[in-house]
Amino acid sequence: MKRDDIIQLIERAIKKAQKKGDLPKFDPPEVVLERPKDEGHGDYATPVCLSMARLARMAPIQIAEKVVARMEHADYIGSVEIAHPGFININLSDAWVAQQVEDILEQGQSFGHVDMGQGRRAQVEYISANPTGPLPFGSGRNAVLGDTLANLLAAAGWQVQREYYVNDTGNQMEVFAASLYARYAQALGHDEPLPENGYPGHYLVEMGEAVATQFGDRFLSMDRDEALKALQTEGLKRTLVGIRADAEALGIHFDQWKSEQSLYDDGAYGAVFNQLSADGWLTHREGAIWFKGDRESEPSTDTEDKEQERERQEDKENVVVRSDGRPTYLASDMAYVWDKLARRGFDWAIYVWGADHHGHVPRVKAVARALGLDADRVTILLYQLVTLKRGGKLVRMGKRTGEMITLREVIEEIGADATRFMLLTRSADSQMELDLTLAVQQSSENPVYYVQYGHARIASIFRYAQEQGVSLEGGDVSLLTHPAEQELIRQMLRLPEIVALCADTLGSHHLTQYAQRLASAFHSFYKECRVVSSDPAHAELGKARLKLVLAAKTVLANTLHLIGVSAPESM
RNA sequence: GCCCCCGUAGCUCAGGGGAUAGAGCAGCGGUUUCCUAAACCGCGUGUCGCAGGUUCGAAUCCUGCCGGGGGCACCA
Repeated sequence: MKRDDIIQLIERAIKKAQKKGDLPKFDPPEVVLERPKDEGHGDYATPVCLSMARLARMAPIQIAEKVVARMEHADYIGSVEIAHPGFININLSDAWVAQQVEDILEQGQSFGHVDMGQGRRAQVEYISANPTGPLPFGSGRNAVLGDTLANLLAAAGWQVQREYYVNDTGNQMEVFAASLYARYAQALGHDEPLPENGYPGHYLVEMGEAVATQFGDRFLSMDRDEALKALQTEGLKRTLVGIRADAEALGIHFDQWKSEQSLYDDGAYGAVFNQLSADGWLTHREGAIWFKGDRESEPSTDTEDKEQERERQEDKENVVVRSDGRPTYLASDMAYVWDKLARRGFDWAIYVWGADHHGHVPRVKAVARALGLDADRVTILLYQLVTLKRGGKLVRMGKRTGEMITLREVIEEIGADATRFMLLTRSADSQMELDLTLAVQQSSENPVYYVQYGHARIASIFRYAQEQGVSLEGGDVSLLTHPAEQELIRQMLRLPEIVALCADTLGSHHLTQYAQRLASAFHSFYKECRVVSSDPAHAELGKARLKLVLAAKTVLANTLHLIGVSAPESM
């Protein structure tokens, strides 16, 4: 990325100016290089001279003059300007920019990739909704954030594993089995009531019927506990088939479906329990076993930052094993975090959780620390919940209420591409409101189509070019000097920076913002610059422009693929 | 009571401590003798919730308050 080169260029200039005595000696601050909001301020700008003013005891403008005077010449720099009150504004050279078209074409699908991960292994675990029914719409945000983040980290040089954590044990599974039992018995004509707190959803009625059709009254004739166990297994199998299909409807494919129960079966839980017990992190009280997250004997370290300290202090004791001997979800989480970091050795474990689980974040980190693992290797990405409305009226969500909007319903109403894009345009920190009525109405005006349309238009240009017998062979990209051409290339060149920004902040929404800006630059170009023309005088420029739009098509496609939506050849 | 997120244009929301706070939608007006009008071009004074503080510089960081949402189980 040229961005990094420019930062180094400025850093060297500052050091050189100090060495030569233009500037006094002091530890130079970090060079922040930003993309100015105002295009008139260049492609890049740095306020570094402003922050050096006090250290140097000089006016920022004068510092900037000294620094700029010591900057080495580079072919990619067009102009360097000093602006009040002391900014250094840097423009890329038009010739260099034009030349990048060849570079983008050469990089093809890998254009936009950066090497931040350096091959380290990251796991993104997302959705992980309880396997008790179809994915609710609320899981859609989780799905899209997690999947896009996985795409982004892969593009940022991480080796990424995508995982769905299957909560196939615990309370909710028992309720699920009991609910299925009731629906199954009902399907066979028995008067079996749905248990209290049972799942009222219609999908279980259907599942009960399907099970009855396949197995007859087999489960009614066996011992009830045995039947519940068998129905839990059977129901889980069916639910997972549905969830897998729901995820695939959004283009999501997991590398692994990790069973919670397996953590108990394969000894992970036992090992973790023994270690924590031996190290004094567990205590017995009131017949239960508790995890002490705030053990006094653990001194705060100098390296512990405020946030960590607060996390540690706030974390109270939590039950790991109930007085009846059954483990809680925390027991599973302990085994799971160990499984991720220690046993499977991921360098970075990312969990995607709804904000309603934010209280558990300190817990998981505390467990990691108690196990002697670096809690910084755990990142929990929280997203605020989506409020669903229909015609301005609030739609209550949740599996226990009758009215539950499924992710599948929304996808069928507004399409997978629009669903993904829409859920991705807002920052995860922002709670969003979605009116289904409005979303259906507006789906045809969804910005995703604006971006896809750009891709389709380019495909169309190539179809026409072929018809006219025009090719890009021998095109000379140095002819690309028109402002609209330059602007388009400059936008294309930003993709690696956007990927880096997203990977750095885990904020995938920058990607959709960028996609729209990129498409906008293309559409403007398209309006102003003819690509394929019958005018013979236009032939050379036409070849160059064909190269340009092919590069633009590549960048649009790469961006769309990161977002996880299709890049259509026609619309 | 404690904890987390949000409060920016009519609506939905961007805004990585910097220069005149932006986009989409909605609204008004204009653009098509050859590559898709799902497009392009033009039109925007908003107490950046309020009050302090830090800083050369705050929508952005800190503190308090107000408002909205969520969480504080031997549920997950």
